[in-house]
Amino acid sequence: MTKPFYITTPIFYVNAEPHIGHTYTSVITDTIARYHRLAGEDTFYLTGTDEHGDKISQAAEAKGQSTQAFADHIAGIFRSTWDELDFSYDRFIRTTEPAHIETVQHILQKVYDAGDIELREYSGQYCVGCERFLTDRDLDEEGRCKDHEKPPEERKETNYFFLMSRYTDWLAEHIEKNPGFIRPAGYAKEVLSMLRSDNGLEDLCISRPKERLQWGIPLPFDTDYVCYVWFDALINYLTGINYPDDPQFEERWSNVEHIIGKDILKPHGVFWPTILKAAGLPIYQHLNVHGFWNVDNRKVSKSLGNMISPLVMRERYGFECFRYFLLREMSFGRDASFSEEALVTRVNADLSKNLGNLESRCIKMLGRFREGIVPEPGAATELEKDLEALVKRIPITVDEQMRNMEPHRALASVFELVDATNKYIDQRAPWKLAKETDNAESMELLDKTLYSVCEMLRVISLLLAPFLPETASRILERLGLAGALEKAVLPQDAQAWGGLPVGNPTQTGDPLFPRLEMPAAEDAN
RNA sequence: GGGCCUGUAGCUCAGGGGUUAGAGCACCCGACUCAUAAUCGGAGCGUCGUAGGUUCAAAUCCUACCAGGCCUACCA
Repeated sequence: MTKPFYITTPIFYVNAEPHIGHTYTSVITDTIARYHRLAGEDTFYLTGTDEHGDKISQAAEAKGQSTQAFADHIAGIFRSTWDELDFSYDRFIRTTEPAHIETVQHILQKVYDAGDIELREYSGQYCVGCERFLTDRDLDEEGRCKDHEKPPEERKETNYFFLMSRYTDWLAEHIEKNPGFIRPAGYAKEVLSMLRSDNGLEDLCISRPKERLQWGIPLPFDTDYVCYVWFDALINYLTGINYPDDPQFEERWSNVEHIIGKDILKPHGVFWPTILKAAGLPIYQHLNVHGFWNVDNRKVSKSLGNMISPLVMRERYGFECFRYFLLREMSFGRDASFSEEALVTRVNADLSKNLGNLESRCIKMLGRFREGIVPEPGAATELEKDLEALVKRIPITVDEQMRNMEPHRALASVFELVDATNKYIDQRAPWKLAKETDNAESMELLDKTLYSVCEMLRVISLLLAPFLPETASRILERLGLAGALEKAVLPQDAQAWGGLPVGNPTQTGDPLFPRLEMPAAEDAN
């Protein structure tokens, strides 16, 4: 029985179409999932859409559609986009699914029975136009609603509250005792400061009266209310692996990794563990938090119109190029800048000039000098031993980096192999050896060299597969190793020097990464 | 107000108590010509935000300050 591995993206809110942020989250998750599959783990990758809440019903109304039709439409766009991009998710969950509604109600009932949910009356400043209670920040100097310029009315309402504050100390202690529980570490500190802020942790309002909101899941213990936001959204991670009935649920759940953007740190870092605790379930392994992409030095936002569509990027540059840029350019956890110029520069340098050209020169030389047949390597000399040592070491490093959620560093490690191979070729100068056809020693050295570079390509392809799956299989195919990825196990198969069979027929092909053109400078408007 | 993060080469950023501070891009010189005018070698480039402190030793730890960003407030 192989080790289970469960990884999730957040469910994406269906108020916008997929942009660079959603895409980055999914690219990271897909890459990590692919790595664990290649490591022989029983991997399950969950993604989906969050479809409840008044924003959705309002957006639907604005478009003159039924809420369900609107949600179906946007959810469909997400799903088809992810399919187009070949993300390897195992389930696409929607919060409007009956199975999910059932799970949410099950958990709500459980927490309610445990005494951690209670009905409270509170009063506040309610704006009829907004259909919600306002905070001080929503008010202007004269105490009026900023949007409607009308004074709010004092209104009382009863709602259900999750008694989250009970778990403050428990959670703080857990975070302190488990370094890496929330990572990178800066975000764990951030959560600790939320727990210890002056106000402390407040209880969480989890309902809305039905007269104010209908588009939601009814509370099982009081059908005059629907569940509001976080219980609904977070519990998808349980529904996704068929809580509670699936026989594999427990094992999967004990190996879950959540990937999120830093904007939803609080719900995932605070609400979610406390909900799980209250429901009597174990909490997640790791919360992995990534930063934001700044586009043209600005935050991505709908109003600026600077959202980057993954499908447009794919059409313009090829999706693996875009994907590579996202993975390589952002240090996981930190913010990064996106521009098409930077993408073109990075892709040309790393993928065209280094990797692509390496593949091209290796396979073409083999074709030219040895009719494309992988030759006998013979005994290793110092240079080959250096390569072998690198091949022993790098896959382990990559493995550690992937498990520490540092894909950008793992990718840099893989490229150490590419650089070493380019350098090795220059040291050996096989094109010179090839001319010395009557020198047996040179011929032997040429064989050794050609074997070694192709073997390096094999290793590089295996390690690259989670990042650039299509490129990896293309290279392997050209090495006469089609289908190798289905059998490969990382890191050991990448470490095993000599995995490329002697006598294997190879074939040349078009450049993997033709040089990209710089985008035409756009007008400043 | 409270909290967090960032400030390192012209640009984008790694690194994070210990030999002369790193990479890529850009620029310069050289080598090579198998390859996508790719590759390899070499050179230059920095008071590691500022001022103090701890230490045998600080870009790295501590304090204060300056600058930018973020969270605190449901955009990945």
